[in-house]
Amino acid sequence: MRKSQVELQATIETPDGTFLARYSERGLCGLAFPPLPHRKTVSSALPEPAREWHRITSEALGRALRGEEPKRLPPLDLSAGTEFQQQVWQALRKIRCGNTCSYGEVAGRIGRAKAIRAVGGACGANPIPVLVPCHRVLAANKRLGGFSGGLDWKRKLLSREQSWTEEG
DNA sequence: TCCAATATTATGC
DNA sequence: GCATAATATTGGA
Repeated sequence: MRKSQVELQATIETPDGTFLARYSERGLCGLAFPPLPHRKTVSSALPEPAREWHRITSEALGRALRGEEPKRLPPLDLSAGTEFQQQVWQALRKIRCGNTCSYGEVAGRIGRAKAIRAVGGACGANPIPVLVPCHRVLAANKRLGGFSGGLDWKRKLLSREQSWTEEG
């Protein structure tokens, strides 16, 4: 697996806190949940291509946090992951808003029906949560599995999409 | 190359 | 519910 080199980073302010987006030459390559480190980069300091991506990312993130499908997405640079992981992430992007998927189903979609455990690992390695809807992946009995940025986020996001309730 | 870890799942108690 | 075995993939020694 190749090492991803981060070119730029900029913050995105949302009602839920300030996110940190990272951009490579190809596009958005990372997204971090709040809380953030003290230092932050201003979006106006970005070069032209990244600045455009950042604008799109901000809007897309804002919509995603509201439980709506982003109207437009910036180019995503997923080259940081292995081929298997990229397949998983592509499968995740196909999950519509308001829908959920089990780890086993995601595994089946990419032709690795038995790679359930590995799918979980790939989701955990997802560098762009929310925009790549890793939070819409649940365990077999529709229970919450885990989440990189904290299980609380997964619960909150699904709740806003009305895809999941505590009751089940 | 081998070993341990994992955001799972199925089974048995 | 909880413990255990089986499974695929990854990363480090």
